[in-house]
Amino acid sequence: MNFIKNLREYLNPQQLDAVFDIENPLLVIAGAGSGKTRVIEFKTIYLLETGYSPENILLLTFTRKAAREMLSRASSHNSSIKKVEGGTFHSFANRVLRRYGGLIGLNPSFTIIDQPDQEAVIGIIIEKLKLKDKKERFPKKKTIQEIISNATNRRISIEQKLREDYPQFLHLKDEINSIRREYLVYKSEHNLLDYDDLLEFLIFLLKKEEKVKKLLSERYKYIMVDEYQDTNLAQAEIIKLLAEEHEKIMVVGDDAQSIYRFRGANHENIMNFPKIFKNTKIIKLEYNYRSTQEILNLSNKIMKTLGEKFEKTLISAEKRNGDIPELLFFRNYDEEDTYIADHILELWNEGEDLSQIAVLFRASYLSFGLQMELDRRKIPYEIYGGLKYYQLAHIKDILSYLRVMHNIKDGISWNRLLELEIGIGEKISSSITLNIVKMDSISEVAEYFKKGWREKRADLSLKALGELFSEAEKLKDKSPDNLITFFSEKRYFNHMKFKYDDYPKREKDIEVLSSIARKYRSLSDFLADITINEQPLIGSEEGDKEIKDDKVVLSTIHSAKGLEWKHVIIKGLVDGILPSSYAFADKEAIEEEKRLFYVAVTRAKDRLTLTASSDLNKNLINNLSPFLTKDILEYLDKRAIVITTGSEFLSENVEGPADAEIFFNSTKNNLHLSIYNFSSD
DNA sequence: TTCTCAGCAATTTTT
DNA sequence: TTGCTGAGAA
Repeated sequence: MNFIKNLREYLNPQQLDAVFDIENPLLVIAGAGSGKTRVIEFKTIYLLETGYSPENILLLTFTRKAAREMLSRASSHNSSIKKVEGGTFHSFANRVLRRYGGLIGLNPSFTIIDQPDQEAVIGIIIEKLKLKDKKERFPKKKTIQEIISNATNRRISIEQKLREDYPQFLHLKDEINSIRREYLVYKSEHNLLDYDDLLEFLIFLLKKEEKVKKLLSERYKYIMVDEYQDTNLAQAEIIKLLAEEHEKIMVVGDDAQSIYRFRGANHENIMNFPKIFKNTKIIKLEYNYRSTQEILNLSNKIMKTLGEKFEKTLISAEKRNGDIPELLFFRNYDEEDTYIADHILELWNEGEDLSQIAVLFRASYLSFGLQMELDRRKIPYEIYGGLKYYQLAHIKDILSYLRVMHNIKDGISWNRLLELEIGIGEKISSSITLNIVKMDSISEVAEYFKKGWREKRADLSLKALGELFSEAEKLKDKSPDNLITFFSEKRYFNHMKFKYDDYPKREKDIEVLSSIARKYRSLSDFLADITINEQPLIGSEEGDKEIKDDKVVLSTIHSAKGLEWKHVIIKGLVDGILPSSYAFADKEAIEEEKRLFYVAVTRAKDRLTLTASSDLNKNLINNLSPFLTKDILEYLDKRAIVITTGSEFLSENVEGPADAEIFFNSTKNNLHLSIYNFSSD
């Protein structure tokens, strides 16, 4: 209780309001760095002090990382916070559906399929429906998957989606609709759920089974949602269904940080919240506890250019001052990366922890060059975002064995592991899979395999698989890591040796997978977790000590959301990268890119560096990002514009507000420099 | 029917 | 750098 009394010293009046009001539905508009994590943290403690038990509190966040960080931070004050129910919408839906899905006819051993799996299913369907006409270009399976998923997420028709983003395929709307229907059938026949299904089935369950809805809203007496601006319509509906009974709910969000539109996030959810919950109280948090005033000035300048609705201005709560953010422009990517590595070493020499430094970028491939540079200099780093560990081909291969053990109707995984075998390709594999789907047990499948195949090469492979699965049957109830060891040693390592030159490296990845699997007792939990919860590509799961190691963070801007570092470097501030050229055609998409820039800038606590380069190596000339408007450029410190010619090093220092019009307009030593026209913006 | 290889293209963000 | 397609060999 003492702790609660002292809260007034920790929090400002708006934050206190958000913590202590547990009667009204709350919409907290929290500017970047305004201490919303603290609010959620202290509110949880307050709820516990006023008689809620941890099981009665549900905390939904957007990413697993955010949930974990929040719970671990808060649990240093109060250990029962660890028992608070929390996670992403998808993992919550997974838990509920495993338990109650039977009521709506769902087999609880369903398998969750990720995007590449979804694409594979769609590939099978395109093949089956014979839609590919040689004369005409048919959209790629990846494109079809995107169209279907996006239409589902935004609750719009295929036709509307095509009209917006793929007008060239509009005449195929009937074909795509029939693919969508077939896709639904395939998933239900094979007991598969994709990410969107998790949410849609949960909604269906809550709507159809009144008693489940009642049960859940009695169980979760207080609900908190973080990053509300990134929820889509389905997620907003889930919130409504869970909380409409008691209206004990707080959602926290910042419309300026909405960056998941491509996935169906609807920033209007924030605007609509007060309409769903009539007594909503809106609280704005505008005091920033993270950044220096100089960084906030830049953030506010960017925010001014956003077409957002909730007006706010960030004010540094602690009146901290620091350096004005700097902008550096380089001749090519290599020089940009070299400088960044130099800069990191410089900070390190000044005594800074590497873990306090982050490099942020728009797309993960932009970090490849930098990774090489850091490797060369032996600077340890860690990567957030980008390719996920479980999406590596060999990881997916080995997981497919486990997946069929868990869900015998998982045709995607049967296809995958069958096609690894010599002599079995697409055709044979799909006709085998067609038969397996009708079977009920692994031993039945094993017997079927042992009967063999009419062609010799396929016959040998299939019989061996029959033996393999007969044996595997006996391991069914052992923990998942036993199965990984079994399948890799008995069969998969041979395929891998044959298929990949970098066999030893991949073998290590599988060892890591096995050590992750050791923490799980049930196969079902393990497989669900690995699909729903992100796993980093690099950096092993050796527990906390590994994570605390001093490493620079390389992160996509998306994955940096909600995190903060003392020193932040944003690279690639070039037209076509930020904003991405994919966004050019669409005004809304450009807005989102701008918000992305805003998110990136507001990650920095003390020092912010922006870099860009004109790629003269490939004779491409990049223009500076149009987000660096004249107003912003005049504010930035452009003190070191580095220009090199061969081995010769020329440094052109532009002090103070530069004359933007002629900023880089010169031809020196035959080095062609870009001309930037700022007035066009 | 499967496998292999050459040629060519494209290359975001996440659950 | 990988990923896909089409052609031709096994």
